[in-house]
Amino acid sequence: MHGVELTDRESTILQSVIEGYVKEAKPVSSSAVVRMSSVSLSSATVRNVMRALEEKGLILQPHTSAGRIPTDLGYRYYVDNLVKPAGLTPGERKAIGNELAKLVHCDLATVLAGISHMVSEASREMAVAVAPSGGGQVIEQVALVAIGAGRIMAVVATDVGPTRTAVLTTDGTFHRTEVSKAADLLNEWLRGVTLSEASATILKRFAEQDPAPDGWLGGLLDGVRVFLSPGGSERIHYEGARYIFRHPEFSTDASSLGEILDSEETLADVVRGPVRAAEVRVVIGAENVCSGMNRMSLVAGTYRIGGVVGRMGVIGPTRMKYPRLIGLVGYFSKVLDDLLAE
Amino acid sequence: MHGVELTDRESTILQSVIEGYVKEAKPVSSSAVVRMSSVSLSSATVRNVMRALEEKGLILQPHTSAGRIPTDLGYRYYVDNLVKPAGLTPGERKAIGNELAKLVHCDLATVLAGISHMVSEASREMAVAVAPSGGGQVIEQVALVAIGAGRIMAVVATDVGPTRTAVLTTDGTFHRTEVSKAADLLNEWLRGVTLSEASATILKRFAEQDPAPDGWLGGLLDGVRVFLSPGGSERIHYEGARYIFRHPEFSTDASSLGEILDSEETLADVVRGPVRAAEVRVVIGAENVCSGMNRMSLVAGTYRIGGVVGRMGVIGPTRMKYPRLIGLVGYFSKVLDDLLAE
DNA sequence: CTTAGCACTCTTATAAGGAGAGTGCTAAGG
DNA sequence: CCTTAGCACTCTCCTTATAAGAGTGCTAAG
Repeated sequence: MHGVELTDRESTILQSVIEGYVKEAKPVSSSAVVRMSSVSLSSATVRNVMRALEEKGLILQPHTSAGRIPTDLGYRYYVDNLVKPAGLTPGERKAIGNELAKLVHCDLATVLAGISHMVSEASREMAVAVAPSGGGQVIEQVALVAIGAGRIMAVVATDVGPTRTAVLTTDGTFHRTEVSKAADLLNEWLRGVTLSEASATILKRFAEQDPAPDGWLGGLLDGVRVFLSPGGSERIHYEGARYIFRHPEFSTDASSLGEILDSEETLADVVRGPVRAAEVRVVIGAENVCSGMNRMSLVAGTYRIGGVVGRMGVIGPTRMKYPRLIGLVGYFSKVLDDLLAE
Repeated sequence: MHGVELTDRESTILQSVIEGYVKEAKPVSSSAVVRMSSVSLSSATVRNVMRALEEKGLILQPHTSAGRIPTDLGYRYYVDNLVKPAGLTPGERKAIGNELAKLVHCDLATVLAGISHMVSEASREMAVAVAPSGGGQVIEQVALVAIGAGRIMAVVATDVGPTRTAVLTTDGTFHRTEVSKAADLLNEWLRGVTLSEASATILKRFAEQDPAPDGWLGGLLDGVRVFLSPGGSERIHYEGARYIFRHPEFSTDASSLGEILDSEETLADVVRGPVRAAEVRVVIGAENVCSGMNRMSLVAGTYRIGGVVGRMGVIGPTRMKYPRLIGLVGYFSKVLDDLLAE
């Protein structure tokens, strides 16, 4: 990733080109750079510098005799070396703090929806919130709650992340003590087991039982097993797809967007990527694993709220307002950590 | 809605125009009608009939000297009078039955995801599944489950539809009997109350208590109250957005799609509309309340699975395969009802 | 190293012309 | 009276030509 070294002047002009392009969505000419940047140079000199930047692969011309636009590499240098995350206004901070505090007691779906809503509103871009991937979570407790008429609710709590619940419908009737006994059995079997192993564990333990549980209990155990089997719905939520269509680069051809919105797994993977807590990660254009996103960028961070540790991110064109978005995602991360620490 | 009366010949030709347009996405000429429909008429005669259909507002010309395309009214007549829902192949039926049976024991999010996935796959269109709107549901049971380290999970089961869960973090420690006492209290207060009244009920009962609960219990009750306050996340899931982009009418300008995908409330309202159980409803183009959908159609039905009664629908361009989609949605409704009856 | 000047290139907008598709109309035939 | 063949007319779409404009690359002078 390293190896690109720029002089101060080159940096300044690269920054002007990028910020001009982000603002206007049109190739930036040498004279436009002179106009907007405070350097007192002639356009001819700027052209020479631009030529150097082009040779280093940071900007390019869409065609001969057009201005320059940034390449992915150009954005990368910009993000790594030139961007200063923008601070939020006091009003924004207050609004965000108030809204987030409300989410602390909500269930997972509401948290995901709330975070993606807030981030999207603040960024005017599409925002995504993802819960931690389920497989590795360790089961802490299984609870069965009779809710009348042959229906039992199963609740599985893990060390971190979302709890999973399901309503199981069983044949016949059962006594309260039977339910509590079944719960004890399941807890004995599953405590400390990861979610991804849970289904297999039940099968194995079930086979070891002598006599094999049957009838009501057998049905119940099997219901729990199915409900815990891998491949449950992805825990992800996004909002602000409308903003993507407002960008001129996607107003004409947005077909790649369909793939992204649809494949929740891909989307989750993209956002999940290797983000360390308290770090904001930026993935630019073709750096994305997902080919459908090779003209988009992602600004991602972590959030922690109400026992859930997950990822959130902003997705938009590579031509996005990096300082603002990096500042924003960072601020959300920080506030949520502070909330948790209280 | 009524008032349009067509002769047999007019019906046949309207059908040809619509089916030709659905297939080719291009205006249908009189000679094309002659070619595809089995009527043995000259193109000139067909032209005369088309003229009559145009005067009745069922078809129109995009411009002089072009073929005809159906209007919303034309599709309406077609759907009401000419469409025979297409049956599914035995292979499809079997696949759908197997898949659906797996969903019975899953939690709500998985059910919604599963149904929208299956409908989308089968229809090759965008599919939406919505859970019943939450406000009117009656609370049946509240359960509190201690999951260690000051964390308590609250679970609210309702007469129908999704259960809501949240993890509440409380200060200090508590004894198991205290938790069970708090649960008894909440059950006494809330059983039979609707979700939308729950929050207010807690506040009222709380004020009546003497002495007022405080400390640990007070915090817990307030946590439950916040978690039950209205405005939780919408319970909706869709899949297949990619299919919309494949339709030529949306490949260029898909901006209205952004609005639809984003506003989950609108989307839910659209799909929820007045559908009676076991009835498939079709909403065509500008018949949609939502202005962003005035060039799209919806085929909606109900589903019942694992205690959840909700709506599902297919969304695509008005130029959609109505016979196939109506047959498909109807079949899903029927199979799910049968599954429930078992 | 910087800069003014200028030729060159490429895009974009506008106009014009021709080909093709499909209709509406008219008049003849069953 | 309904149907149909024939034909002129209209509108879109594609291609080509031309002009204007923007912006660069290069060269030579400061």
